[in-house]
This record gives sequence, C-alpha cells and structure tokens, in this order.
Amino acid sequence: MGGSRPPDNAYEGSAAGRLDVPSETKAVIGRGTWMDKVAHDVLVRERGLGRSLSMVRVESGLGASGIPHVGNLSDCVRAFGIKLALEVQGVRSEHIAFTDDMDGLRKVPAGLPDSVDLTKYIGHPVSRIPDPFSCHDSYGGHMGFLLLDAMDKLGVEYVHESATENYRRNRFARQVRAILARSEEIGAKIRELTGQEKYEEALPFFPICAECGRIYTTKAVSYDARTDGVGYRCEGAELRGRRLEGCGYEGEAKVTSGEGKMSWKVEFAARWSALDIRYEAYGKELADSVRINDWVSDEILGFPHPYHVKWELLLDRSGKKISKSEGGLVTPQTWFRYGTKESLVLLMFKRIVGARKVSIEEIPKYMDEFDWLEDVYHGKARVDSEGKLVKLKGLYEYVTYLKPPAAPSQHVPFRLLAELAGVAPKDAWQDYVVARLKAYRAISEPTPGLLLRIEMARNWATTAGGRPAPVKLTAEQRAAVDDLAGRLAAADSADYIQNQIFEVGRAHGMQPSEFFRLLYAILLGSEKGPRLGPYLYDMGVETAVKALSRKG
RNA sequence: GGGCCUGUAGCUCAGCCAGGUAGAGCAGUCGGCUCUUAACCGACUGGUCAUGGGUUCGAAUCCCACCAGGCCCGCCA
Repeated sequence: MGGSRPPDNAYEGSAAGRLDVPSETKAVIGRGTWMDKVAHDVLVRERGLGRSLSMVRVESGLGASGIPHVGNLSDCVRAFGIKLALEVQGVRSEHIAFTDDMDGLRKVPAGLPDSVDLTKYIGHPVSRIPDPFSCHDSYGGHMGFLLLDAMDKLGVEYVHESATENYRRNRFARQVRAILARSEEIGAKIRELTGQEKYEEALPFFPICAECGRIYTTKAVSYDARTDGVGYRCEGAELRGRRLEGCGYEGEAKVTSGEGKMSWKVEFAARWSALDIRYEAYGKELADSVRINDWVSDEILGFPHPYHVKWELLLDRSGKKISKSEGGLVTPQTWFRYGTKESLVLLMFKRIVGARKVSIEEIPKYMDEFDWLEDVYHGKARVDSEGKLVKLKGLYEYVTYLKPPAAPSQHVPFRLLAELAGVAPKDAWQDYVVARLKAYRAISEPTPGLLLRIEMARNWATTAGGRPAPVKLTAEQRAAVDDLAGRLAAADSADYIQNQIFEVGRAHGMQPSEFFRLLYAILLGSEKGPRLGPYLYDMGVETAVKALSRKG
C-alpha cells in the first residue's frame, strides 16, 4: 500500500466528514441510516485501497481529564453504531475505546471532592494522579471508568485500550521511531497546515519529567535513534493562559518504556497505524489535529488514514459548547435518572450532522420519540412514504442494536407521566400515577417497564421541573383558602371536596376558575393541575389542610 | 486569518445527511365531554422554509453567493 493515494485527502481539506453518496446508488444501503452510509463509504474506500477486510476496526477516544458528559459518550456510542453497520454489510468489526489517560491535567474541574489537592497535580498525567473519589487507582482511572460504566449500562460493546498501557507495553515503538526520525519534516508540515510554529523547535513528544512528574512542562529537544532516548528540559509551558513553571530539570527519557507520550498532533496517526483503525470520528475542535494526523499517517507511517466523519459539538441548552469544567453538564449517569437508555441512544443515533442541544429538559421528547419509532416499526403508526418508513425502521433497529423486541412496550406519553408524578402525593406517588392512568384508560395494568418510567418521570418532574414558590395571598384569598381547609376536615369523598371548592369559591365572590387557579398556585406552583377533588382526597385530608395553610 | 452550526407558523422546534404536495407541540378561535382545572375529542386559523441566484421534471432539502446570530481552531492536549 506504500505509494497508493487515499481517495479522500482529508488533510487537503476536501471530503472529510462529508456524506456524498455515489449517484448511481439509489437502492437503500443497509438499513437506510447515516451509519449504514458511513459504513458503506468506509468499505468502498477500503476496497479502493486494497486493504484486507477480514477485520475492520473503528475507534473512539475517551477523555479522562474530567467528569465525562453526554458529548464524550456520544463519540463512543456512535462508533459502536458504525461497527454494527459494518457488520450489517457483512464484515467483521471491532470497536476500540481508547482512553487518553496519559494526558496531563490542565485544569481542576469544578465539583470534585477535595480529598486530594489537585492543583498541585496540574500538568501530571491523569493516570498518575490519585483518585479524589478514592475508588480507583488514579484520577484518570476514575474518569475513564465513568465512561466505560456508561457504555456498559447502554450495552455498547468495546475493546478497551489505555494510552498508559500502550506506552508501557511499547506498542507504538515503530511509529514513534518513524515520527521522531522525521520530526523536522513534520514540524514544517504542522506549520504549513495550521500555522503553529512550536514543532519547528520541539519534537512532537512529551517526556514525563523525571524530577517533578509533569508532562506538559517538558520540551523535547533531541532524539537519539540508537538509544531511543529523547533529551528534554523541564522549562514550563502556558496552560490555559496561565504560566506553569518548569522545575528546570534536564534529562533523557526512553520513548519505548512509557516515560512520555507523543503530542496529539501525531499520536492519533500512531494509534491508527498500530491498532489498524479504519474509521474514527472527531469533533470539530480537533479538525486541525486530524488533518495533520492524516498526513502523518499517510506519508510518515505509510498507513492510509482512517475514514473520518466530523461531528458538531453537542451544546447545552443555551447553545454553548458543553464544558467539563463548568457546572450544569449532563453526564450519562444524570440522564439515566430521568430517561431510558434507548432515549439516550436515540439522541446519538438519530443524526450525525448538525448541532444537538442536550439538556435534561429534552428528555421527554426523546422518550416519546422512541415510543413513536417503536410504533412505526411494529406498524402501529403511519408514515407518509415508503422511503421514510424504511429509514425510521432502520433507526429503530440500530437503537435496539439490531435486536428489536417482538412487540412494543407499554406506551404512555412521558410528559403525562411527569405531570402526574409531579403532582402526586409524596408518600404514594406510584399508586397515584397508576390509578390516574387507569382512570384515563391509558393502561389496564402497569408493566415493570412502565413503573420504571414513572419513577424516571417523577425524578424529572421534581428535579427538573422545580418546586412551587410560596404564594402571596390577599386577605380575601386567605379567607377563602382557610374556609376550604376548614371544610376539608369533614371530607369523606373526592366528590365532596370537589363540590366544596365550588361552593367556597362562590361564597367568597370568586369565579370557580379563579379559585382553581389560586389553589393550583398554592399546591403546585402552576396555573394548571389535576382534578382537585380526587387529588386532595388522595393526598390525605390532614396533609391537604397543612398544604393549604402554608403561609406565603 | 481558517472552518463549522443555526435561521421553517405568534412561541419552541421537527423535517435537511439518500430531493417527491410544508409538519408537530404549545398559543389563539369555535365546538364537544351536563357547574371545572387537568386530560381527552373534533374543527379552524396561522409559514414568499433569512435573502438572491443555480442544478433538476420537481428544492426547506443539493450547489454558489449573501445577511444575521452562535460556536470551534489559530495556547494545549
């Protein structure tokens, strides 16, 4: 494959990430989703390159420098989706999840336990920093675990690799030697492609300082091919606008024994080559790094770079990039409190192009959309065209990892569940919701799956929806509410309470609708709510009186 | 300096990645469910798909240009 030119020269800025389909293919590829399209394009390209298709590996990267959020996870889940799509096309495939745990800690994220003073570990490889949660062998181990745990919960298959392990076992020996031997050429190329001048001076390798243990403060200045040694000085660096002073140590690190790592500008290429990766997606913030890595892979390592898809970053609800170091991020673990795994996988599989806003508020939408997809798949919901039907069925099949259940589950709109669960009496919310659903004839008996959803809906409604703020009442309103509270003591049925509300309202010169709004404001913090008679009755007379008597 | 995303009904958005008669929810209007909020049911109203070109039998969708808002890169990994 030496001189063969890859069909898409991503480092020239052309086709990377685009989904052009050859115009002659009108037939549906695979199951008709973007993943099938990508898998198809990967295979077309691989055939053009003449590479073996006995195993087509895809890779995703796992950041280990902070609490992983949904955006980090989506790269892994989508890579798994591509693996499934490749298998649909009849080739064997494997998903490598690669943890970047040799990376240095750049900033202490907010919201971590203070059992470890992390500020003194700034610049250290995260696999050599103690775990502030004290449950894993290192900081990086903990963060990596959170991602692997989320994948396990989602049922995503992967083969885990860690940077630390790979360097220790000297898995990149051939690549690192080839890169360092031609570092001058690479430095010039980096400057040409990105304007970054740094690697005209320094080698693209970061030794871990033998003296102070930090990795980003060192500058590699020489390479001896006979000894595999890199000479370096610990001279400090700019990290996120702040100066990190070096310790001044000068020494030599072996590139073959885990005493340092390559810069990201060349490390991806080394990984692709060493692990034989044929596909890897990337976020747009890495576009420049990927262009250089493609060139390094092709020209320095003689390994035609993997096919790429570029995804837009996931955004928070205000449209900003999700940041690990700021609060309010949606972790996979948070999502699972409010939504099913299918809802999260749907979010990730639905589209690859375009930005996605990710926030807790969106969860009901994905819950309901999954149910709808399930109905479409099982022929219980109509779709306008045959083409759309094929694609939607395909999407459903991928969300269920190509093992769709024989029959749809019990469907109740999630917002209805949330509404009911949110207003339900605190000590009997599940019974209350189930009783209401039966009354609405939404269900006859709840399945375990539905009970789980009710719990998620309650979490969603009580946490994400917020609690009612105290209401300020006029003297007249207070009198009316107190009057009602007084009459509740004698209540022996839901209907009685319902009727009393009307009577009390009128007795105090209010329109019924006005009085109802007032009561909803006091009880629920909203203008609307469930039928009040049964609600107050279910709540229990004493509790109801207490709730109504609460002073604003 | 380079690149990306977003712009569709009053509001929030879907549809765009593989072109085939513009959609949903909410809001509004009218009606039904015998006082009633919720829920539900029926109907109605509402969009030159930011703008201008191009390709096509056919464009919200593909291409080019342009306007507006936002983001990423040009420290670093």
